[in-house]
Amino acid sequence: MTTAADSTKLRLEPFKVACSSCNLRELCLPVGLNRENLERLDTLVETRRAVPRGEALFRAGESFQALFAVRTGFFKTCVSSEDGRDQVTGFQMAGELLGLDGISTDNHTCDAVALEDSQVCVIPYAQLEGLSREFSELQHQFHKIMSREIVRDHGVMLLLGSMRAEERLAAFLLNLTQRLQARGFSASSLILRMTREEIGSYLGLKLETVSRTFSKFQDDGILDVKQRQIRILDQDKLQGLVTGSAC
Amino acid sequence: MTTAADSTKLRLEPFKVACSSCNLRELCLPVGLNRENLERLDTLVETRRAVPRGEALFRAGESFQALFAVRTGFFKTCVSSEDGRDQVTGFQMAGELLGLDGISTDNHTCDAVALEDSQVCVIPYAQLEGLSREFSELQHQFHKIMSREIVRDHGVMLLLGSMRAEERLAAFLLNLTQRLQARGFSASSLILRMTREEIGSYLGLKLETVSRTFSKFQDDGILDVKQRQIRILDQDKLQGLVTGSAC
DNA sequence: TCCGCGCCTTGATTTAACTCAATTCATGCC
DNA sequence: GGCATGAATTGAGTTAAATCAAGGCGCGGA
Repeated sequence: MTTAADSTKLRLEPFKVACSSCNLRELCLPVGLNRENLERLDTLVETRRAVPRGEALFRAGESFQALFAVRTGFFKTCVSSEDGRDQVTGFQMAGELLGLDGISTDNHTCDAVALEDSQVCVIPYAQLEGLSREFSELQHQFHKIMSREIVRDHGVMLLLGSMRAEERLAAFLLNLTQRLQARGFSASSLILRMTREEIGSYLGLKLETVSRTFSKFQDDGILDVKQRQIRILDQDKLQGLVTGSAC
Repeated sequence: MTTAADSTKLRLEPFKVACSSCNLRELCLPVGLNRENLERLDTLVETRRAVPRGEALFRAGESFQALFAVRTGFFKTCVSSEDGRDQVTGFQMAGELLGLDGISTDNHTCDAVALEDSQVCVIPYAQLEGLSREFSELQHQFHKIMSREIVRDHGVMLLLGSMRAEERLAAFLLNLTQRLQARGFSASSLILRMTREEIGSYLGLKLETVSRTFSKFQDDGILDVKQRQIRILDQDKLQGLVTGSAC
């Protein structure tokens, strides 16, 4: 159990942070920047923050000061309604940005919780706006990232609004493996960082339905499921479930 | 029936367009700009385009060149999956921006279709980026608009992922009336611009369910429903359905 | 005025997912 | 090593919404 003070305190790392030497620069904010501009970005991103598993990077209602880029680890974001309903709105892995929702009102509107011990780079937002007025490549990349988030959200709406349980889980797994593959991991084997309940919340399903659907995929020879360790045995069938070609 | 050529052709209006004298400037991109900056924005937004009811302002796959601000009328945006499933992702009214999804890949990723005869202001995107490097108020306002779209999308995910049919329709109606009220319309009386099927697509329900839920609200004395003419008789009960206080 | 066509409503029935409940499994801690 | 504890699985029964089907309403055009 950790205290609230723990979770809000900045944890500064002693070593120098540098986008220019970061192996995530092709996936993260620096995409498209040349060497000179990369070094200017280095002046912006000065600190890292460690977030232990289970703790919040930020919570809805807190004042928005900075964006965060996932350096290592894994996060979920979730919104809550007035009456306490919870909805996981996304899972974020290395190179992905957290906190974009906070720009609209200068307050965070969702919680970002680490699902494993994680590190994030802190991107002070006011400075990011300043620097992106100075060079258009950074400005453009930042706009692309925001727009991509909007497109991603529309995809989730499509999933929640019109897909059945099997299709939702298949789409979820394919999306995860694609993103993991872009980061150099296997396309067919993964370890889930989240519980069945968190998957269910994201997909608009109950945890039992998620579990049953995993079992069904196993029976059908599509997956090998051992708790959170997943191996994809039949990528085509999984893809077929999403695109509807396997009716 | 209109041809594809009709729907892609730009319709330029002869009269001068000016944000600085637009009565929507407190709801639209110009929020927060002083007179001088407003006039600089006028140089950007030079043309309007008329979109007749039923026609598309843009379609998924078309190249992205400009954002559009709804001047008059009403739009829906919808995404489609590979296998032809359709999902309405939003409804846009005066002062709201269309096309933000196009920034991510330089191609539109959804269709924007007018639900009544409409007019939009054309905001060439490259020029918007240029101008927002020149003054931070415009930059900041634009970022806020994108962020607000992300927050809105998260709200829709919550709705689709965890609410029941009655709650969804109640939330939808309250959202619509709030936005109409901000534009000077009645908070309790509205005319729906979309079909039951489009509402259903947006809310993740079938049109029959939408219709039945309208009828139930009528029976419960919450609404007066005459086809697309809706009168809200009991705002509190409607609100209670969303916040869960009326279980 | 009447007809035709979308759009909407309503009823009967089915079903996918939820709920409730009972085990089982994995993990970390005494 | 054994025993809590949280997570996951599985089964049985229920239900909200989908599906299938039949009419009704309202508006525009002949």
